[in-house]
Order: sequence, then C-alpha cells, then structure tokens
Amino acid sequence: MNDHDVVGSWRELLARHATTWCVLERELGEKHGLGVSDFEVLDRMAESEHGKYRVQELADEVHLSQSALSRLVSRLEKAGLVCRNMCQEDRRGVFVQITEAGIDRHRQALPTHRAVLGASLND
Amino acid sequence: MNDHDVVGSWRELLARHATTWCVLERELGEKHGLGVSDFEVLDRMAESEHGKYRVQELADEVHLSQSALSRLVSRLEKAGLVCRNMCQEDRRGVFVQITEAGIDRHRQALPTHRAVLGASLND
DNA sequence: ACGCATTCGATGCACAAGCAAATAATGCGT
DNA sequence: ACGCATTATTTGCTTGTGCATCGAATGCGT
Repeated sequence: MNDHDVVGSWRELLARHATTWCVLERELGEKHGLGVSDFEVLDRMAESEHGKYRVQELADEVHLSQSALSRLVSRLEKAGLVCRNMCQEDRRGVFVQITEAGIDRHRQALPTHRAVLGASLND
Repeated sequence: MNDHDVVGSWRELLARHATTWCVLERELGEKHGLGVSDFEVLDRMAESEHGKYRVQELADEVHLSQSALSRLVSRLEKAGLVCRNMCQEDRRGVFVQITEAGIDRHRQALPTHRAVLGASLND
C-alpha cells in the first residue's frame, strides 16, 4: 500500500468518523440527552451480565483517558444513570454499575443509535 | 447489514481512529510541534497550486467548525506558518495562505505522518 | 439609493479532554 | 512490621472545540 493510498484511506476514515459522530451527537443529544461517549459507556454496561466495570476498563473500551472517564462517570452518576460502588477486595478500585434508569435510558436511545449508524455507515 | 455488524464496524472505526489519532498527535507534537489538525490544514495548503484557501473551505476539509478553524489559523499565523490576506473581491472574506516556513515545517513533518499512517493502517 | 436578509469570519462563553500531580490502598522485599 | 514502588482513581490546570452571537460587507428587491 503506497503513501497515496494510505493517506486516502486515512482521510476517508476521518470523514466517516466526523460525519457519523456529529450526527450521533446531535440525535442522541436532542432526543435523549446523551453524548456519544455517554452512550458508548452505557452500551458497554448494558451488554454485560454483571454490569460491574472498573473505570480504567471503561476508559479502554471507549478510548478515553481515565481522567476523562472519571468525570464522565461523575456526570452519569449525577444524572442517576450509573452508580459507583466501593470494591471490597481492593479499596482503591471502584465498580461502576448501570442503574435501572440507566438501562431505561439506554433502551430508549438504542434505536436512535442503530438507525444513525445504519444510515451513516452504508453510505 | 444487520445491527450487530453495523455496531461492530462502528466500534472498529472508532478504535482505528482513536489509536491512529493518538499516535499522530504524539509524534507530530513531539517531533514537529504540530497537532493533527494543524498538520491536516498545512497538508491541504501544501498540496494546492495557488495555496489560497477560504476559512470555511478549510473547515470543511478537515471536519472542524468554522470557529475552531478561525482559531487554528490564528495559532498557525502566530507561529508564522500561514498568513491571512484580505480578499479583494469580497472584503468579508479572508485568504489563508501557507508561508515558506509553513512549507518547510510541512516537509519536515510529512515523513513522520506517512510513517505513522503506514504502520497504523496496515494493522 | 435604501432597507434587509444573507454570508464571512471573529469572539464570548461553556464544556469536555488530556496531562500531571495528589490521594489512597496494595503488596513486595527485607 | 516497615518502607517503597506500584496501581486505581480523582482533581487542578490548560487547551481545543462547538454553539451562539457579533460586526462587517454583500447583494437583492423595490
């Protein structure tokens, strides 16, 4: 793969990312009061059985720094969508857990999310 | 394409974008004092013949808001890498033009940029 | 020629993100 | 048991971004 092609696919990736992200941000924001990263976090937690996640684990999943995730969790917590639980075995750690309200909000937002992705990623 | 696949490719796109962007940011920043968007703007202007771009035009190219681009241009201008020129025909408008220093900086950063993309986008 | 909607770019403001330092808890070596 | 490096998270600070707004310039309709 030569330089020209590499740059071409990078720009295409950037374009696809930008437009999709932007539409998601608007739709999720207006209809459900969620940012894209908020939704991504809720989405991970709604998928999981136990629903317990460590902060760093979530940060890796959604590609944010751990400090960004700490504040994101604080916002979600203030909104009642998530709660922090002390971790018995290691009291440095925190378990972040989705609440009933969080599950509800996620369920409401899911169709919007899927619809935008479907429209955006199939050109 | 079903929901599951769509979400899968979206997450893959997010991952690829995040890691590539992050490495680019670090490498371009440390070695050349440029952010990724800075480079993208210089890259567009270095490509072009005339080298004259309108602010909104650049904003569209690099997927930033017009206000973000206005400030980005201000930073590049302060660094001496681009300059703003009054636009004769329409005195609301501004032509952004790359300087000699800008062309030099771009030339120096280009190999780094291509190398990172090559490594990152070929897995 | 005049008014008015429109367009271009800059700026005030609020906010999310990263980095580095602070805080707190662990556990390993001795 | 004690000190010290390490790990997990939070917080202070700075910066870049978007949105809304502003000011200036344009041009269209009358």
